[in-house]
Amino acid sequence: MTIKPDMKIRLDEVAAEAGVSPSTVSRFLTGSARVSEAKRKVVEAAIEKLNYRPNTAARALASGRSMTIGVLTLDISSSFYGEALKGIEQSLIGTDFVPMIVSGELNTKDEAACVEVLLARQVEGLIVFPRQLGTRQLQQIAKRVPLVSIGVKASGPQAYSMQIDNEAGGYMVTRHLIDLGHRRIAFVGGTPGHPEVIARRAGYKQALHEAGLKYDPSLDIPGNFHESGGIEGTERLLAKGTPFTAVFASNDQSAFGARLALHHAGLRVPEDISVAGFDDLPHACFVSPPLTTIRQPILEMGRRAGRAVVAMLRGEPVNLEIPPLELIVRGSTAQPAALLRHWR
Amino acid sequence: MTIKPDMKIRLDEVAAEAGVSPSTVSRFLTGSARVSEAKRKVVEAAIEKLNYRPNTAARALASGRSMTIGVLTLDISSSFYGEALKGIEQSLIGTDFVPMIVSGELNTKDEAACVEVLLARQVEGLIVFPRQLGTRQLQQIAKRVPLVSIGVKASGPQAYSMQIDNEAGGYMVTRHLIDLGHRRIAFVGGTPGHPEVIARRAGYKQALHEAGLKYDPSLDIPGNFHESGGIEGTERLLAKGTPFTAVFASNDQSAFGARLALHHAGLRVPEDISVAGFDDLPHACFVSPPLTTIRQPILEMGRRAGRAVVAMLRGEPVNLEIPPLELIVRGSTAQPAALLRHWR
DNA sequence: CTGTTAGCGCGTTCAC
DNA sequence: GTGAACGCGCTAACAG
Repeated sequence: MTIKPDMKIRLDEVAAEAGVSPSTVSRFLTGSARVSEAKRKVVEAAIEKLNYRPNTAARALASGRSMTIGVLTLDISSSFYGEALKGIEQSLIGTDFVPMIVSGELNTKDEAACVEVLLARQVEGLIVFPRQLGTRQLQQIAKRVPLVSIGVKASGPQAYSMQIDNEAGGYMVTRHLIDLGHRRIAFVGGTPGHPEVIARRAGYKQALHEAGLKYDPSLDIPGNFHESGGIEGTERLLAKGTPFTAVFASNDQSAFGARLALHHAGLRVPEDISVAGFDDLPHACFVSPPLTTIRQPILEMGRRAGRAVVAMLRGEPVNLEIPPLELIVRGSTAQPAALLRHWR
Repeated sequence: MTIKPDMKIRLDEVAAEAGVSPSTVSRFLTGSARVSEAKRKVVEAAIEKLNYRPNTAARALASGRSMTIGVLTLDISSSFYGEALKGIEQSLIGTDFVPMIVSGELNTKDEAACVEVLLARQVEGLIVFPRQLGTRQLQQIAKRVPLVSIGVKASGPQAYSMQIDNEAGGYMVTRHLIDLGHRRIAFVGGTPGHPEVIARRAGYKQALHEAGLKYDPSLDIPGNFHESGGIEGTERLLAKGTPFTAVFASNDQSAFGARLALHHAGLRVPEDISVAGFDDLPHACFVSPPLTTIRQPILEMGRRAGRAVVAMLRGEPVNLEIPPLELIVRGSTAQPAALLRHWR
């Protein structure tokens, strides 16, 4: 008999080959009931011989379980989300779940529509990095399927969220700069009004306040969480002529932009100006000089989010601890040695 | 009557609500046959009212079509693959296809297993970025489902591949450095034996040869396609004391590493040493100084790969042109002004 | 422990 | 143009 390894083999063909009933094969596959050693061997052999692979769609339909977990991100190309996705994938190894990732690219209109795409595909759980979706909508979604939100708050019987302590992070960075001797520290914000920016700024202000330094609005400039915002903001800052010796950018991308603007202005980092970011993107340690920043353990967060969803699905207890933020001091920050040299 | 928008509604419930048969609703949904204007309206209203979403699994089982395209990458967290994935997603907008992304994280063992995961999920097409998979295996897979391979060659009735001209890219970079006046150009390789490295090196040699410069093996050092390789390689190069005024790194990540090692050695880029890369990662233009590199239009490649798979699935003609490589000259390369200053 | 019987929700014949 | 009947490949509930 010729074996056609590339043909789609059905479960009942395996059963026929093994001389058992389809249910036995199914039971073997799902482990839903004990199968005698003898039959097990025959079935295994038949599966091997025919190179059988279960049809996931049929399985999902019959069992009501898709074994897939939906993941919603805004931008799959950012290494920030990439790390998170990696963590999620890692957390799913060994489980039978597979992630189904949908990013804003698929449906620019709105995240709710993306969620619907995922839900239509019968995802059993959801991990979301919301931008538009608010707490209320998340709770609503969580009524249909277990959900973990990263960033925006959500809670309920089937809803959890992970939020880092942005304020503490902002405080840590600013405190670090103050400890180095900086007194004029600029803050390059992210998207104005963004809750994370607000929190990070609050930490910045808090550290200034504690050190007896007063908050100077002229050193607080908006950005957009991208390099371009860091560049423009820093250029504007330099143009104003307001003296400063350090820049705390609200995220790493902004910090890279700030660093580039300083470079173009002929200012050295960290000799002339110190620069610090927030996130610790994978390449933050490889730029020159390596960036001082707050490590947001995004890989680990992805892992925990994945584990949490699986736990909910299994009815196991969920404990979604937030991994702590950490200040990573690298070469981009130093004492303000050439104090205000540029501004004289 | 109370509407429960969050309950799973079935097609036949919609039919009942609309007072038509399930088939009519189905026909409306799939567009497989004409439906009278009157019924269409009623059905639309019922769908709207009940907030009905078709069950993708059931649909896949009945029609034999999953409307999903499998994507296999090695490392979802790299911004290089991220861009490609973004392109793929973009290309699928407006089609009813959704990508299902699986990366090496899911199954470190081997790519073939990942492909099986995808195939078991009934993906209708496949886009792969192979690392282990060879041409022969790809052709084999392509017998089961239309396939586009990015990097490794594959061809056949259902198999296409996109390969950039690595040699031309290597030539362009080297030529650029030579034109600037460089004579001692180091080559920091990627993973030894990797076909892309070999091709890029060939271009490098070709350019040297054309310029009447002889290839110096002591300037050709291995790397690993990561920043670490660039760092170590460059450090070793500096330790050897062999003079050079420029570094051509086989990819951007290696270039960043090289740049960092130079930074640590107190060498300035580009004043002392020029650095060029290959890939044009999204952040290559935001490092300081911005990196001269070869733009690999990875986003566009992702788009074309996606379009090609869809075209195959629709029986439309596929034309998978390779977008051209482009030399992007930025601030990391310059004339060797301070010629060999360091080496005196 | 095993085989038999029913569906899962939908698309798709086939008649009307 | 429309409805009724059947089946996609598998799991689950039922007997034995």
